[in-house]
Amino acid sequence: MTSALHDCPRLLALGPDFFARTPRGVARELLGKVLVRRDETDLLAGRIVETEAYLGTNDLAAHAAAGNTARNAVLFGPPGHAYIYFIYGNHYCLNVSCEREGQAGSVLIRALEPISGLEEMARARGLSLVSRSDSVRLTSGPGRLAEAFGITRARDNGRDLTDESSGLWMADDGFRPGRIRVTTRIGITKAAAHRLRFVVAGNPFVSGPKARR
DNA sequence: ATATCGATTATCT
DNA sequence: GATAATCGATATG
Repeated sequence: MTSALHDCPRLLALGPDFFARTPRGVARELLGKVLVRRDETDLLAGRIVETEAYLGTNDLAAHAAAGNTARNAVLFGPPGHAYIYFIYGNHYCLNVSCEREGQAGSVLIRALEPISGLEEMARARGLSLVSRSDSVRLTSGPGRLAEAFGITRARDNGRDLTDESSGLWMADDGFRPGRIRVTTRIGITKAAAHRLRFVVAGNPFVSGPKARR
């Protein structure tokens, strides 16, 4: 008697302390961790291979730069909560809050390597997995991974990611990434010079041009 | 492989 | 009224 679940270590949620530090540190340390979504029908899991740090009110590229508003209030709340924003009239993106209550900061999850629930992710993305390489399109990019995991603002904004009972959390399964590459952030115009993007070097699920992987 | 462009809407100026 | 932490399609080398 065997199942995929039996073969997996228990995916314990990273606790609030993990997120209670600078976005730069959280972004770096999240590489290799696992994003998990569990609901009544599905267990989805993907390894984090690309992140970006967004700082506080003086980071012009960060949504926190607008001050505490209805849209971004989660950024100013306690660490380890989901900040979901809607962008270009089309896509949702997942961030996790960092630091502490009153100090804004977050990490954007930019790409995952899918581990479990690939068929369900493909269905959510409107794709079919005919060849092995098709899996790259499931979760390679912030909008793509949100769609694959069914993440929306209405459903998930403010969700406590440090509580497994929330159904969406991050876990350490013992895996340690290899070489890490640091680059400038992608897709922004303001404060573009800072090197706050972290990727697992050479991982095929990292988004963006080849030179940035 | 890289570049350009259109889609589509919540949010802020 | 302009903009945006993107994606997928199309064009071109």
